[in-house]
Amino acid sequence: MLVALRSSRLLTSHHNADRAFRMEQQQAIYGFLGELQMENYRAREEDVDVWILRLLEEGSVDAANLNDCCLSGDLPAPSPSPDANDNGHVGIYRIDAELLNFNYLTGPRKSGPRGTRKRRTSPWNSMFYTSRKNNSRWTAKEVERLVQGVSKFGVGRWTNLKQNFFKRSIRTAVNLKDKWRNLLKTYQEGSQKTTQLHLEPSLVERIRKLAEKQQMQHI
DNA sequence: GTAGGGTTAGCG
DNA sequence: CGCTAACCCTAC
Repeated sequence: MLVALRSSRLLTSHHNADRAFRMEQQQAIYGFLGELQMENYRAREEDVDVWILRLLEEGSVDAANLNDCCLSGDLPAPSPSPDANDNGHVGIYRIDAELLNFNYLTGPRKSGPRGTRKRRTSPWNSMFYTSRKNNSRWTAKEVERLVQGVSKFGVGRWTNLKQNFFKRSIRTAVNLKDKWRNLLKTYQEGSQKTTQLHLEPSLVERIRKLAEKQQMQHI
């Protein structure tokens, strides 16, 4: 699935009056990305390829896989304080009206793994919504990154892991911890849980190995 | 900041 | 209605 996303730098100056609007824009694009992620899961397991044609005017990202960037680190996450970044690398983008008419969204839903949870209203209905919280399911790529992180830092170093492997991802340290717990529940020896996300056998094997190690240390 | 119990969306 | 994954709550 390929989606072209056109965006441009919104504002260069930094007026107080613009700030709320900028924040809204910022949230809107992340809401949009959340929707993409959801569609991704509805459609299939692979990641959506999102191409960004023009990002910040300074051109920090060119033709990047936005979905992966956003979830796994290379795109700036929404900044909690708009004052924090004046260097042009704040994640503020303009959404063109035609974005709302992406036809892949109007097509028929495919069967497959269930979609992401959606507690908040879709940005397609209301242009802006408040947060990316509670919206996104983990991709296999993210799980792989998590497993890499756990094998490097060990279990329990979630903040460390967050800073090194999920720096600008939407995932918080707590999210990482919870996901690891879920992975153990699902893939640990003897578990008969049915999985929703199909991981590479080698990745599952790595999870099992780490789980074993973790148990040994725990006793 | 982390561990671990609790809560809930989304689906069969 | 039950289950799972993602997320929340909060003691420590």
